[in-house]
Amino acid sequence: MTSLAMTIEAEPRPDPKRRSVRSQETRERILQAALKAFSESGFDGASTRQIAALAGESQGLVTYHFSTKEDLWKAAVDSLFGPFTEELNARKAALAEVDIRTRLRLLLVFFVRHAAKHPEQNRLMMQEAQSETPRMRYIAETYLKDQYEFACGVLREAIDAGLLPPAPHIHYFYIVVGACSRLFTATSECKYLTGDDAMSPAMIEAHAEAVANLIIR
Amino acid sequence: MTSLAMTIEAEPRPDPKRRSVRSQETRERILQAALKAFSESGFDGASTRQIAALAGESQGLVTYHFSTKEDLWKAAVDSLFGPFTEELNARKAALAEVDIRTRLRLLLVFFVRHAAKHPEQNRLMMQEAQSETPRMRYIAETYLKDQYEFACGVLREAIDAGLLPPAPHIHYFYIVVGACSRLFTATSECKYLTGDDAMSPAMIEAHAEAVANLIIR
DNA sequence: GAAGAAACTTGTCAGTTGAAAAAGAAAGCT
DNA sequence: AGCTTTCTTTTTCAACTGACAAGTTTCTTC
Repeated sequence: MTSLAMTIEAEPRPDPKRRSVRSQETRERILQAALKAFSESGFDGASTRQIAALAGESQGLVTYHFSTKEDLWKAAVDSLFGPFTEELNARKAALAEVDIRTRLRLLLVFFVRHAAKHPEQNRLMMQEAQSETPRMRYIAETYLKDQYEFACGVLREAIDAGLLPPAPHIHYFYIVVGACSRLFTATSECKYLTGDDAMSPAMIEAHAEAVANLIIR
Repeated sequence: MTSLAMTIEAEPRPDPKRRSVRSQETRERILQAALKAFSESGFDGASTRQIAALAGESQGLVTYHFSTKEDLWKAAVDSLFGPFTEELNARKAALAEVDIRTRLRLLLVFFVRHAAKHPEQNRLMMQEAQSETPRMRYIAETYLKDQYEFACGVLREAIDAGLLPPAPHIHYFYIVVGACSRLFTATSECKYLTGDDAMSPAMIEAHAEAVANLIIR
């Protein structure tokens, strides 16, 4: 029954405008800590105590705000994917009239910048994407399906215009996702390998350029 | 003192040829189970009991063959990266005289096929690459540094020959790694999204084609 | 074929896990 | 002012964690 939506907050968080203020801030702090912990250690690897400590709060408070660990995970995912979906929709609208060549380029730059700004999003997805967990299904159903369909539309246009060699969309989808994000999900490795800080603005822009120039010739 | 090599097996596994046979098989079974568990759940998320159960053995046997969890992790990584390094060196030698265009193409196809055959390798790396753990340092120092230098050589040639638009090698490295492997580290997600089996031979070859045709125009 | 070493099982240990319950502190409302 | 609701800390619990220490079985070797 609660398999899909789960948006109905059961008992805690009674009236979103009563009290709030300070409570809302600690809730946000816990959410950020959860995002960091889940993306780094995975769902099983992260502990609610570790998350609470990271947020400077007690473990009991975590189960007060988000009843179960799974609910906390969902709230964290929503806080990340929600704004992204909105931003992407805004981009879509803004670029609707632009020719496919520059539209594709701008979208690629947008994806690279986003992957750098929110590396937790890709890490979170990778943690779940490999096995058939209910969490993977939640992300795919709630957020990914729309994004994939949008990507397919753009890809079809690009291929028709001769910008890309013909190939099934699914391959381009994962090629682009991997090419845009991998650097920023391996920042420590990159630092150790080359000494470069993958998160520096210069590096982010250079990566966006490299990806766009490689894909669009 | 043991920070780097750790190849000296301390007390168990006394004489590699005494007894062996059956023991070697169970050891291998535990190693395979560890690979699966570590790559899926990360180092903290995977438990030695879970690994033992997956291998059909008792938890005590795991600590008998590999004294600590960390030693087990290292043995699992070595069993995966060791053969890969050998295979890569063989490829290097075989392709030394080939022109850069076909050499780059064959290497890309090789990487895609390998990423599909051993998805645990990329998953394992992703689990550690994001934070400064001793495990990340072990992989980077023991295996990745050489591979990165080799890649840089090939990339330099390709850029000089006008095959790729000029850009710092580090970007191409992570673009290629991400493009070749992402699909195979997200097989469940792919299945759920499109219904396709990413691990089918046809899909693997199609992905290799798509990657090669996109990068080499 | 007996002795001994290697492989394997079982039981136990302190420490950690997620969840819940109890009790206290802080704020809103009338 | 008092009273209620929300927020927070502390305590508790069974289940699980990695490591170790006993055991028992299985094989090798003389």
